[in-house]
Amino acid sequence: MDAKEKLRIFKALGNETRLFIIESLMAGEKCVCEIIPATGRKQCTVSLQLSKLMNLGVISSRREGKRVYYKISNPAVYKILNELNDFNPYTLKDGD
Amino acid sequence: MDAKEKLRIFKALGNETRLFIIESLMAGEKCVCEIIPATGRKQCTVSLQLSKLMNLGVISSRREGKRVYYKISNPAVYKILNELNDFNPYTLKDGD
DNA sequence: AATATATATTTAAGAATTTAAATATGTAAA
DNA sequence: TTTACATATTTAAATTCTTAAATATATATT
Repeated sequence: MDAKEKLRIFKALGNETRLFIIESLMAGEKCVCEIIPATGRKQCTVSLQLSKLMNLGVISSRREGKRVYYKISNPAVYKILNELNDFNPYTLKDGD
Repeated sequence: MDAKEKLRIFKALGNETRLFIIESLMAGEKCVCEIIPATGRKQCTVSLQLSKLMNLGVISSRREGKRVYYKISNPAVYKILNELNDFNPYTLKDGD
């Protein structure tokens, strides 16, 4: 992966609202109405950050009636967060 | 790892100058005079971003005479970049 | 068609960040 | 102890980012 793409990922995750959004999507696809309370931000704020995450290429969306569902579309993002979630520097496997 | 610490790591890596610095340190400890050309930025800019990376807890330093050497001190940072460097969504091992 | 609900967009104000110039500090060598 | 070299700090200007209010759009229901 080249530096440009890495930078895009780190910028996507380097804001509290966006990180909350992504963390909430780690459990799977969610509609905006579920994402909002996970962030503690206003609807317009969440919507704007969702559009930034779309532009950064880390999530995708699908409409179902009135609801819009988002999910993580970038496997690298998913992998990074999964690893940090159970990261413990004292229990690393060989090679890690 | 908690959200605060993740955010610190992503903020550290979410700037082009800082990402260039960290990438150059992936090969091992380097003095400032070696880091500067790897970034394409002025000395004062690199020095300021190095101090930010110190404050964010992802690098450490040691002086040797006139030179100051920096290295990555955060194993999670090291791990993330290592994985992204050889990340290919089509050749993932089982479980990834 | 009118209304309600869910989400998106525009906008404005404030906050935070980035860069580089100027300058300061620490170390070694002459 | 003066000078040169390596790095750090302060400062200022410009840019970027973030939030939320106001408003708009899309869909479903009545």
